[in-house]
Amino acid sequence: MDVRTLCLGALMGGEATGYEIRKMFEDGTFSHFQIASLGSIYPALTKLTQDGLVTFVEHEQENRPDKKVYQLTSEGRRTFLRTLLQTRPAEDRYRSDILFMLTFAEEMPIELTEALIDEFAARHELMNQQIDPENEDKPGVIATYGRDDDGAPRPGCCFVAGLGQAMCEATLKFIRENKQGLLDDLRKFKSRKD
Amino acid sequence: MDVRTLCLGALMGGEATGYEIRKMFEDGTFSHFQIASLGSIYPALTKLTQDGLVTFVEHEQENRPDKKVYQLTSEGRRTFLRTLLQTRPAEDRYRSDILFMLTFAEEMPIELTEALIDEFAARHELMNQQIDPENEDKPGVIATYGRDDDGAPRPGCCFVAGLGQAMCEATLKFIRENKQGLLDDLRKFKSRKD
DNA sequence: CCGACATATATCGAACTGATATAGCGATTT
DNA sequence: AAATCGCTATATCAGTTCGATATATGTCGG
Repeated sequence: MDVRTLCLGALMGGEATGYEIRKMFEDGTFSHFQIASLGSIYPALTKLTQDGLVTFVEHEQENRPDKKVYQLTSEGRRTFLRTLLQTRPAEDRYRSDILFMLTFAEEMPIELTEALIDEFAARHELMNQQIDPENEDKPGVIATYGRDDDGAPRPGCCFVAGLGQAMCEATLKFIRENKQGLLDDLRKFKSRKD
Repeated sequence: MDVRTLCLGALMGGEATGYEIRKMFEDGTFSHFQIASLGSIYPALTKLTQDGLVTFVEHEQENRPDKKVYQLTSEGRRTFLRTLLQTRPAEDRYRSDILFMLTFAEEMPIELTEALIDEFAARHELMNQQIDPENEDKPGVIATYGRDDDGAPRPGCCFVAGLGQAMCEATLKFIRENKQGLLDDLRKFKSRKD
């Protein structure tokens, strides 16, 4: 699924600027299962405009760079829905430097191992809070999508958010239950080697 | 963490060909939390050879292309361990087309939603089996790393594998408990719109 | 007997990331 | 009071990586 399609999806929730779209992937609705950087979003929006799938209105702002507020055209909407029906989803891919590094726990000082695990836990704690669709401390605009006209979150988004939280909680639970055991094993492992 | 570093890590478990390294990321030890394709592995090995961090021996094979069996040099080993100590691990990133698509469940036929969820579950079921370090139906060479000389899996690998399994199981559990509810909600949602 | 799949290396275009540039405002730090 | 940092906002670009393709051949199932 390329960035162009991701942008169309982001705009399904209403109009947005390139900057706001990035926030949906950085902090917002899609943050825990898709990524897109500004360096790919802006060219994608330009291309989509050329292809007539989105349009934009330029809002001049005082003492600020102009805002380009993008919106789906009806053809853009149709194209996205067609893509949804026709695309075979690619494999999921999870990339974690921390887990890769922890694979080599035997080769590093125990303090580092513990720090890495704590960092991993902290990140998941944060993510768990960010996912929560009820958590409204984030500015309204960001979480626009996923909500109905009456403000109720939509079933699909709830399901995906719930799944994300279940994964976070399972991770945190596993760490609570196994961190100490790993550190003990590592100490044993190291003393055995001497 | 670039592919060069990943290759050094893969070779920490002993000698391997480029093809075997890819399998570690495709099917093997690292498959559920790191990815690297052949198109990046081969150039990385070439570069590492130039830099003196790995060496290779060419094994001629009858009726097969030559095998280049790579091995860490002592400097390669030192470099990798230094990287381990000095690197601030990058953010974890999880990328899932299926979850992205499910976000738009309201916009597609219920059968597709169900098919996507089932596909998601099936992939996690498979992954759960692949992770298991005790699962020995896969050829021995692949799972070389993560095992001690006496064949016992090492604590770091066990921890990471256990974490992966916990995540898989949480995912499967969530789907078991919430799939039907989502499909019901979607039906309600759709009938309300008429 | 043919197609599919596995072993094995190599290359290359297309896509994407991450950093940087520009520019002004507000908040916090020194 | 000055300096630094982070936020909004767009844009570009070098370097990295992916995914597809090429090459060559053996094995296995239908």
